[in-house]
Amino acid sequence: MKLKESFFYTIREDIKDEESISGKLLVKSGMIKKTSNGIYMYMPLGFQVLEKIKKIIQRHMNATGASELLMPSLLPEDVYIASGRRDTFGSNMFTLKDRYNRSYSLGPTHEELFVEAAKMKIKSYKDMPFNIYQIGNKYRDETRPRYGLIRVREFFMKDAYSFDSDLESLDQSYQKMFQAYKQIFDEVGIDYKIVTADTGAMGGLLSEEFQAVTDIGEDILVLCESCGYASNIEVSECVSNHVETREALLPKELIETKGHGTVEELTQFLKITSDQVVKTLIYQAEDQFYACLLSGDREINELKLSKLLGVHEVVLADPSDVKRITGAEVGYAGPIGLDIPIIIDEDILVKHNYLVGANKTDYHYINVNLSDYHYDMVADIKNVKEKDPCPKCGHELVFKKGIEIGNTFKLGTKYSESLGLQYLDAHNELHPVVMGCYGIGLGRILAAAIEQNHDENGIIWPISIAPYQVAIVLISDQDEAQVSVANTLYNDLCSLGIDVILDDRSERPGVKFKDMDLIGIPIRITVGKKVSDGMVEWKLRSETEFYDVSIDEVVSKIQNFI
RNA sequence: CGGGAAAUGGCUCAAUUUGGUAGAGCACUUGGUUUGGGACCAAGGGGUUGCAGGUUCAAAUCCUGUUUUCCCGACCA
Repeated sequence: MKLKESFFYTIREDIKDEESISGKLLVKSGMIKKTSNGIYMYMPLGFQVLEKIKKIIQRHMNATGASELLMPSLLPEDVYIASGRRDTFGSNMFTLKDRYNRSYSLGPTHEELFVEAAKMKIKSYKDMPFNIYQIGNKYRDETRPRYGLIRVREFFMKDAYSFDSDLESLDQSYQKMFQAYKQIFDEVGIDYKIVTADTGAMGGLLSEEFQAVTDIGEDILVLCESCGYASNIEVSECVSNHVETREALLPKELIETKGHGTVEELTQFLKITSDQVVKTLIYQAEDQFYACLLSGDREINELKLSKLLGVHEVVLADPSDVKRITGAEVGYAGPIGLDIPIIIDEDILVKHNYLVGANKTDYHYINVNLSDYHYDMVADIKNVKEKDPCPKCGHELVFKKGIEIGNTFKLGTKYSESLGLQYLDAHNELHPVVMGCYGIGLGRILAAAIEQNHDENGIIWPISIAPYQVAIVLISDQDEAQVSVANTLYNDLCSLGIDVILDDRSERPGVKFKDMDLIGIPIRITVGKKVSDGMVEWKLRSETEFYDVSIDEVVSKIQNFI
């Protein structure tokens, strides 16, 4: 690309509309532009990066034998009703009516359609296994789009689906995808972790996430550096290491705690530690209310709770409901005398003499023990904390934040059963097909790569996904010798299939250097005064040093580097 | 959906408190001087201040409503 006659622009000022580093840099460097909340245009440079990522994914997917196809984005709403997912997605799904008042959705994911496609081929066990995939748009009406390309409402996703006759065969198909995913993320140059996760709206048997490690990640990764245990906090098992030291059980006592409803206020007011407090959270699951007891130094894990109760979601009860159920303002709920089901966290079993709400505004009980109240269930309903013991080996756990850039699922027969995808086995009996599905967010790779690779001057692209591998900076477009050397070099590199930018604009050198730094081109060749000595200058974006290279050698040096 | 902030030439912001002809820097156009890390001088063009009402002799400024964007939270493959 020659800049002088291209659609190329950068922005000098800071970007007001974006907070994340990747969002700011992507907009500043002219790669994307926001159209509306959570929806972006990909400008030529951003599109180029997207294409690079796409090609890497296609190459690795095709190498596994998967076949690429393309699905529509506009789908009749009926397909989601049939699979039972219309309700699962709820208002996260964009819906619209056509001129005959029929309902359509913009596809948030495509399991249903891929099942329909698979029906065209699958009749017998001999028709499997196979894997089909697409790279296309997904639409999700997120409650809160944010962080530039990381959480958006329209995005590019590679989604693949495997079809097998049994679980053993699924294991093999799954492993093939899993290995391909590792190769893809290694090649795009992202620092990532693989964690076990919840199967969520997909349903199924197993979910593993590929998480790019960055500070702005929305997921918490729970890692053990000793045994390699890695899981998303939403499903991380807690192994209690709570040791009770106050042995003698004391009789409970009502105390006044006026205006101190939160754990933090209570610990300051009474000069106690947060693990001496047991908090009582009132949750609503469908139409039933539950009281959940857990140590004051712990967070509840709503996913664990909803799985325990066998419901799709749980929500913290409304303050008015809390008041009706407990007879007290929020902050003073406790288990004593409460007549809704009570769920206690495992830790509570070994705790002695703790503080709970008295179900009376401005009062708590101290020295409460298990014998003081009834409970209905005991379960692990809390999040792990950093330094908790690893559930596998007992070593201290470490937390990191991650952006989910890929996810692999063993779906099992969930969709084939609800949508009637069956095959005949060797004994002429019908069985549901066993499926897997595998997603990669292309825009998130782009954003995560920037979050992990940038400096104060801009983006530092990994060379595998850089929009261009080489930038030739022509210092003076008035100097015939420089122009000639730059053009020759440009043509030579182009004919070798190398992606190269020639900055032939009539700008001052400083402007060109700043721009090439901002857009993050890995190799910079400066064509300036030294062409009269047969030299040009070599500099890598990731390093500060630069040095002269003879014009004759520069092409082979670039080839070797790439 | 709850809480907070904001919306003024293409971009970043000022003027709003205390109502009185809408301003700067960057960008752009023209001319000149420059030319290895976002140049300088001069002369220009470009805004019915998000939208809709209201108060007033007079509204960017005050009031009401509304839309959009950002942040925190809830939500979320």
